Amino acid sequence: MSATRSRPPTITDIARQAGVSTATVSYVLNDTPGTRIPEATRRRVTEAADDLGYVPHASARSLRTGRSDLVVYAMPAVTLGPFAARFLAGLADELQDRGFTLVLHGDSASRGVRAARRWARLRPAAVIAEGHRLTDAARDLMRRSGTVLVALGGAPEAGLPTLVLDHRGMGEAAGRHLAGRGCRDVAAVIPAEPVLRDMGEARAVGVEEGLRGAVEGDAGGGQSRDGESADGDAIAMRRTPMEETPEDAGRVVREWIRDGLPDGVFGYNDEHAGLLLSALIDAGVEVPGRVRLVGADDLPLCGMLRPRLTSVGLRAEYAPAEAAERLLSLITGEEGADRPLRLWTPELRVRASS
Amino acid sequence: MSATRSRPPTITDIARQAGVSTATVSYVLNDTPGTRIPEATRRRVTEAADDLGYVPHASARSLRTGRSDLVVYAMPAVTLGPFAARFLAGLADELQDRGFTLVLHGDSASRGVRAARRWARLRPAAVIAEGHRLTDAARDLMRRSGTVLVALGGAPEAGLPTLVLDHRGMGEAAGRHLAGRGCRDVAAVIPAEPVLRDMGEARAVGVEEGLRGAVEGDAGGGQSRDGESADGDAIAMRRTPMEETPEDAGRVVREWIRDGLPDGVFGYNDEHAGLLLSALIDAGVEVPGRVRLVGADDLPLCGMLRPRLTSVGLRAEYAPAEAAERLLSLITGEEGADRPLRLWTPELRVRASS
DNA sequence: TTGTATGCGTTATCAG
DNA sequence: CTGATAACGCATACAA
Repeated sequence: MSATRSRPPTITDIARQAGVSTATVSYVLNDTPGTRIPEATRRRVTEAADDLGYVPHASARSLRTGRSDLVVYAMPAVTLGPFAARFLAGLADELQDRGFTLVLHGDSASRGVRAARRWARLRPAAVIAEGHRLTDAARDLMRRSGTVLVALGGAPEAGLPTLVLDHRGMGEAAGRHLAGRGCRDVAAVIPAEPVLRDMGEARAVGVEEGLRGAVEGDAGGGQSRDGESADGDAIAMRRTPMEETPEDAGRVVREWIRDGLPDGVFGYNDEHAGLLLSALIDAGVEVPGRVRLVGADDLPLCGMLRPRLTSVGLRAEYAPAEAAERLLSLITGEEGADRPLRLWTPELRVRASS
Repeated sequence: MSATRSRPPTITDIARQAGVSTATVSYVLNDTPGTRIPEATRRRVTEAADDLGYVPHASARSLRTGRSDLVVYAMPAVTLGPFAARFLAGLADELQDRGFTLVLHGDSASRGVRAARRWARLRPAAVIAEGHRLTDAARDLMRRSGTVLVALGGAPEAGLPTLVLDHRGMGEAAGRHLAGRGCRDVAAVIPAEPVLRDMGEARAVGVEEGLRGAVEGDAGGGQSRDGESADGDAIAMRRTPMEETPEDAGRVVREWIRDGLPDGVFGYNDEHAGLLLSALIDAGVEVPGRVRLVGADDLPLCGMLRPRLTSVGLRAEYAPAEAAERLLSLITGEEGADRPLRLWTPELRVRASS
């Protein structure tokens, strides 16, 4: 190793040491197609690079090429749950393998051009952001800087490839299940936290459709609780707002008891459902005897609770690799931008609570 | 808004449109100290910039200044848990507020110079990485490129500011608690997964010290179970490897029953502890009557289990802001690199399981 | 107060 | 096949 330098070595330093020009160095180091460099020269260059401890300067490269290898993930305002965390970690890994670097952009409050300007400074190869933050002006801005835009949301965004988290489908699976078990009076919990409301509503709508679909598909012949027959009437569903705290779960259960207990509950996610389960048990309500309960996300937590929690999850194991692959084909322009990217398919895991 | 251009506008475009030089544009846009630009000129420039939809080019700037506004977080190989996820999301936000951008670097397998070269390409302002990945050569490389290095680990890394996650301290709090409740035969669970082993061992060592410390501090007078007196002997502690699956939790419990049940268990974290609790209940073992159980991380899950799970957590609420602040003072050179950054203090939350 | 000129590290376009 | 050399967009020392 040569003497410690005050500044990192550049290809100019390598060129000098190897006795060639900077162009040759660039060719060798990048394996530039359409150039045939003799093995001898090639070795001299790589050895000089190793010797000097050369590290390419990403900014210089992207200034020249006009594009960086950065992929911006604009973090949603939602608290990063276990599901999203796993996806993100996986995505970072997969992108790295493909020569890209994931950037976590944190100003979840801003949207539109204001947000887009922040992203555009990096001249990233792609930006992944919630659909509702991508106003027309924002899309224009990103398009002008040549950045691939990917929307994030519960449903495909018109004109953009979308990472679809199928909230409606999750609710539907849960609703169908509850109806199939004979539930006639279902409560869908919706988080009180504003940033989660939309997701909660999407899941609730799904539950409604699942309930209706199950009744229609049944044609009056499904199994039912207490010997009542499913008569084809639409099943009642109420929406119940709830904060993610033990205290509020207690309040919800007390009000249910006062106003009439539902016979089926969709808990929005496993944490809400777990808190409800806790409160129901404390109140002496039998689960699933009196109230059937279904959560969502299928966290490990479900297997630890007593009774175990039935949950509808989205299998995230392979999602990051798929997402990275699709992102790349979008970046390299091999693929149109229209097709939505439905990464996850809802999958019900039935356990003891329902 | 002017016509759509094929390439994003530059300060040269602004200068032309405003009828000034690029230097003036730069002065105005950056509020460069030591320059007095009349309000009239200033307005012409900002208006032109707005009109053209100007977005500064981060790479060009960092090439010129030699420094980028990127902070690299080299992701540990460990699965991103809820705790780390919250910290990361918070850090991204805080850094953004201060003009920096968080980069999630995903090649958790590589270390040493190999990893350092990947980081160095971005010429980041700072790199946060696990201490064991920072070999001397790697540190040298980063230092030469003028990057602030911050270690991540269970204990302060010599010569580097360290984000300390006090695993030993967590174990100690748990051990002290168990000893105080009269436990004499404690099992510390250590995750079987290789990347978690070190953390598990650190927490186990802490448990050992906690047990010993409690006995010594007690001087034979502490409360104890079944009327036995704490006689000052060191309390026995065994290490129990376990995978994070219901099946393996079952195996562990069966072996405990066969070889003699411990009277106290530290479950490594809440998920391991929850699985163990589940298995213990299934096996008909009374908790905490026969076995006292303590988890770690203090997840919401703890309040949902029955019995509720005692847990030792690290309060992470304010950590991101503190970390960002310290990082900044390190970057700007206002502060020496020696002082460790102990962000989290272990804190026991006693619930019904122990 | 403002303009001119230069260089940051790379890649790409040309000649040779 | 390889070597000069001109951009890329920006910041700044220096000149006017």
